Amino acid sequence: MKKFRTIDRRAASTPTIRRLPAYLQIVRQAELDGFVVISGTMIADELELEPIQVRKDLAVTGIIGKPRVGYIVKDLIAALENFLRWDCTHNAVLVGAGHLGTALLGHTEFRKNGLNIMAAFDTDTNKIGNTFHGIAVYSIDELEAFVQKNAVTMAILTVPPHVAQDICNRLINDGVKSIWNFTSLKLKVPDGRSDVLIQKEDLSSGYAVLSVRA
Amino acid sequence: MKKFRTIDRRAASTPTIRRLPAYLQIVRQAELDGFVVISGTMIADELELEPIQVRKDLAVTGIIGKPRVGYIVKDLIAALENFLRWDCTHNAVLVGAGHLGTALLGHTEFRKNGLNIMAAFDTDTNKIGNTFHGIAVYSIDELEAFVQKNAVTMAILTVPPHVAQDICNRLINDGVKSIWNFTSLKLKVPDGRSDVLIQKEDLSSGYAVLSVRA
DNA sequence: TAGATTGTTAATCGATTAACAATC
DNA sequence: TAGATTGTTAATCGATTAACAATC
Repeated sequence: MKKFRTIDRRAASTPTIRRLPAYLQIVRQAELDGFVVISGTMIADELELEPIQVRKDLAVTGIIGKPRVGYIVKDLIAALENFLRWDCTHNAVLVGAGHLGTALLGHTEFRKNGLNIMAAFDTDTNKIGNTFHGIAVYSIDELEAFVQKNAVTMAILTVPPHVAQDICNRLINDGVKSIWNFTSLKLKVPDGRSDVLIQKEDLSSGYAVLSVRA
Repeated sequence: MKKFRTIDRRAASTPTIRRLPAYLQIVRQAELDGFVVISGTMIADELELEPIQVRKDLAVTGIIGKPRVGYIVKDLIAALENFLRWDCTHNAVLVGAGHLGTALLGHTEFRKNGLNIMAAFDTDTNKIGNTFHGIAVYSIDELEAFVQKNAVTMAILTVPPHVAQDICNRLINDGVKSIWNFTSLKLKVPDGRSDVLIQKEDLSSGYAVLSVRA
């Protein structure tokens, strides 16, 4: 009996990808609660989505459900984690140990999902040498050497906007392949580097929705 | 000469609303740089968007541009701020002064956009009585009284997920109209309270996109 | 069995993009 | 003037939703 279809990550739309973590969280909780199977309808109820949307989304992970029953919880968790590539370790650095940066260092949930923040970097001598939530802060001068030595593929950027593009370029030069950009600046990828992905995280857009629609 | 059209906030799509803060940021910077006019094409270049998308988006704010020239910077800032309701004060409380909560308290940009975080609330006696970035932390027992007394309309939720729904219900009861939900739990609005808006902010969805597409 | 659920195929909806006249 | 830009109307694209047969 087949449990999984082959998956094609490029076939998944961005809205679908963005919903998957919420599904995973619910299914993990269901496992803790002792559920062996879970239906798309249940997940949809929990998230106030349409069941058909949940089924369509889950299909991209390659999971095969059982009509009348739903999905086997263990298999669904595995399918989601595998699709998201959250079942392997992503070596990352965080640059900019300010308010937001240190908050992210303390966000233990990321680690459960394969995000291994190995070190933080800053220019502030008061911060350098300290550890925040078990993660050491180094001088930004050591960034290049660290990234190259430790096969770092991901970087979290929480620096002031005026230095963001420079840091970004350096990270790309050193081999970083994906950058999670929390600065307010839209970063440009150097020409011809289509192997690099930058994801912008923008808190003010959520506030805008709240403010306009309220 | 007409400068503004009438605006209809319900006519604006959510993707459009989410892009407006980025436009505002660029136009504000243009003002600092001494520009008197700015074209949609310039804004599009900066954000790597299509000019037609920028023009369509800006149209919802009621701004009227000049063919061949662009938009008058001062007017465009006013139109964006007005449309976003960022030109008036939104009295808010923050509940849950943990890592993320205190980082948000330190995010001074929000204040420039009308978000007035008047106080923070927590259960941790080590935090109660302290101030973070000028904002006092009170016992969560004082939440109700504070919200009612100070005409608080907005709440930022950075509490652990297992208490989130309870706090949410209490806030709604006390008159809060919009809730910015940073917890991992999807909050339910009590039946019949369609006057309340909850905006979920989900960091893991950005990480998912980065991880899948990289 | 009856009924709930999956997964596929088709229809709908809405956002983005294109085309182009009007403008300065 | 020539050319860049706006704003409107139409076309396209892609995501969501609906319909329904297959399944247990």
